[in-house]
Amino acid sequence: MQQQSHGWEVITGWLADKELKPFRFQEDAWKAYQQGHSGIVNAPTGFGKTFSLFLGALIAWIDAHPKDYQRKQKNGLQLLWVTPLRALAKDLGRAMEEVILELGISWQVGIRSGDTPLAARAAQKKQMPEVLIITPESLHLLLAQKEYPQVFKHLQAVVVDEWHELIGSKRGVMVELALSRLRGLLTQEGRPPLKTWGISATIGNLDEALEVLLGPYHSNGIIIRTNLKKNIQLQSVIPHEMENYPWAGHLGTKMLPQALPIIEDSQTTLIFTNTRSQSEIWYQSLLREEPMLAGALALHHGSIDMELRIWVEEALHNGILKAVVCTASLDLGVDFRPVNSVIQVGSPKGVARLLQRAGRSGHQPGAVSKIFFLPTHALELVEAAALKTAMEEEVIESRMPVLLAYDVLLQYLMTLAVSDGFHAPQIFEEVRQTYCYQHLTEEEWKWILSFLTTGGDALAVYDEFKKLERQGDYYYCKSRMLAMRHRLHIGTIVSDAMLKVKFMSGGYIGVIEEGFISRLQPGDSFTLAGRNLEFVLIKDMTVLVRKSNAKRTIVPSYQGGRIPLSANLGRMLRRKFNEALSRKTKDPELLALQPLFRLQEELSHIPKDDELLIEKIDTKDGYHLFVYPFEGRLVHQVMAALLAYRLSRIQPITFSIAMNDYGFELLSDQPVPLTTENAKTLFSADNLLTELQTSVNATETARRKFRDIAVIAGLIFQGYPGKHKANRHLQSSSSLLFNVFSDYDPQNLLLKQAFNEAFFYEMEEVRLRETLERIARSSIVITHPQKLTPFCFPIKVDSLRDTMTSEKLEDRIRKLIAVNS
DNA sequence: GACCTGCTGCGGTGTG
Repeated sequence: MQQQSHGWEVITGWLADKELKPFRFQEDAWKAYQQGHSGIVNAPTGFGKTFSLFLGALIAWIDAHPKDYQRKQKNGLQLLWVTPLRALAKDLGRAMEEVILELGISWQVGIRSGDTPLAARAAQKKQMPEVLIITPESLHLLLAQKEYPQVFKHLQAVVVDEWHELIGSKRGVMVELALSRLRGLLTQEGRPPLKTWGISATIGNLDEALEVLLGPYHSNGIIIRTNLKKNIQLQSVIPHEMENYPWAGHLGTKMLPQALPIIEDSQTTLIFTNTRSQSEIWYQSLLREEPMLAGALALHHGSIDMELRIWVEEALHNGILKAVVCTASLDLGVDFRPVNSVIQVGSPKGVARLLQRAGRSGHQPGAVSKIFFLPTHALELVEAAALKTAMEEEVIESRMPVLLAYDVLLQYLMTLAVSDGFHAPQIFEEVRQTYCYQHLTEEEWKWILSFLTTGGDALAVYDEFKKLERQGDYYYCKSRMLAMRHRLHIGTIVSDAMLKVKFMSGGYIGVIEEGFISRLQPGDSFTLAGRNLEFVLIKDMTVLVRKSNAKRTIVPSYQGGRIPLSANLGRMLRRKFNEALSRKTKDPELLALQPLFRLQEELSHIPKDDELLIEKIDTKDGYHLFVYPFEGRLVHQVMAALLAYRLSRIQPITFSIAMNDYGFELLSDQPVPLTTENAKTLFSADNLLTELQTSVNATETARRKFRDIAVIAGLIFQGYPGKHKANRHLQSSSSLLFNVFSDYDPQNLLLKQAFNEAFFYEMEEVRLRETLERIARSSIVITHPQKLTPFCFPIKVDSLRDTMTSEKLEDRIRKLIAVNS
């Protein structure tokens, strides 16, 4: 047995006094920290991952200062605690302060983020606390300060909280870059290596998450997991009248009466919905159905004013609310102890998201997390059965790290340039130590430096794009105006322009999209934050409203992201259909769906997981072709376009396209030339990339992606805070840049990135290829139902339509030939 | 005949 250290004794003694018995994995984490390792701690929520690492830091501190660890003195910044949410910082800070106070350790905790008061930030400038809780953005703001290395002179460790949340995004890249600089600083100054720890929920690629955190060349990284399992129960709420349950739809308000008993039986319930408008509708409908809930029911989503949201969070904490209807805005965060049940309305689209939400209830070790699943249409019950099995088998999604994000790199270099300037060879080395930029070539690096100094081939004539000056290997930003503008723009979250909504009498309610309000006339009523509001006028980019007594109001919809069904869930879903008609199935969801399955089998077929079902149906609308890969709407959208293109090469034919997460439809006014003989060829993965480029309008998708890239890279100034430029301006200037680069600087890396992102994120190219390969191994079943089937109905209902005509295609092909010859 | 779509997250005009 290894001799325990002094710090170890102090901490275990303190815990024993409080009658707290640490988990084995917590002790493992302390030990690993103390021994100078870096790594990731992985355990279910509510098991004290955070606590264990913080205690590890304290043990290390006591060990280093055994005699005077309690002496009041200023020690400088020792520990950086990175969190993705400002809201987490406050709670965490409070908890840490408590421990420090009780142990009498000479440490102070500070918070650094946009919502810390100016005075606190000014004080930090003079004297940093020993522990600083910070967001990735604020960390980069620290790097943008003059003489920033001073700040980190005593830094020993960085802990990244909720690393699974950051890893798949450009915010994660910001963390990678900041870590590379901090490691570089410590090495330059000959100090012991930086300890880096991540705290993560379970994801499919935890090993990769470790590599991203520590860089691909790390050697001392370890993953500390617990074998303790969280007990999670998923219970589907089966519609009382299955026969009348809709085949399509997404709101699920039909199930509302069956949600009420759950709410009544629990102390506090969180009701998760998929969209903001859906949460508004549920809130209103619940109050209508059960007026007794007035005052005990609240609403929480991303477009509701921060102050109102904070009020709801506090009220939840204090246990005065019976239920809260919310979106993903309450996925993470504050430890809502009083929550004892969770209702998920509609598909969560992925296993990880379901686990995350279930974990909001029973948030202590040993407690059971219970989540009720409320289907919004019949087939969603199959998803519920699939989710249950996926949870049992722990099939959890991976979060793919972002690679070669040139925009974030440009921003980072500008950050370093406006502080002390940077030594290019040194920074190049550091940057290449990160996972994101490990394959950055010297050529690309040169392009990036020259882009920052000259504006590149296309923008060389405009002075405002000559941002940096070069002296030997050093690069600086001398312009104070550019430096100030840059500090205002640090970060990778690019939001759409939203208008604030405010009562005439004062008081903010939330935000709303420009496009929505432009369709309203003064006097019209709409709903926001659960209130009925009458639109009065727009003044200074603010929508002024008064209370409305109107019976009918419009619920605004927002142009949000569209999360596709995850690959894991899709796979599980296909598997579930194997059991659909089997007498052996025990899943209550599948049993309830028997009548629907029988109808589907009678009219058409239920595909097994090694089959691809295609339905050909003729109606007065035309000739329909329905295909069911169950791979999420993004893959379906591209597959539909690809198939339409390939069919149109057999004979000129025009299609309209519709899709959902289960499948897609091609509709034409002439018979579709797809047969048992040519089906496999039509779904082949051969020539995928070339045919994708002709069938899908990749340029348009890339153009949309380019907008965010241009903002992050600092090419578009979004205006000063408070005086937001209208979205139109943003859109047009980014579109202009896109054109200019396409015409005069086709080698532009940002342009290349836009296309990469379009293929990777908007078309899920990798998943598409895998799907086509799977289809090649499957048998294709073509049926000819006499009328619409339960499977195709939801797609038919989907209003989103793309049209593509072979005429247009011919034009494109002609152009292509002209360019080539 | 069956249908009201589309999440979250951060930063903040300044050094004598």
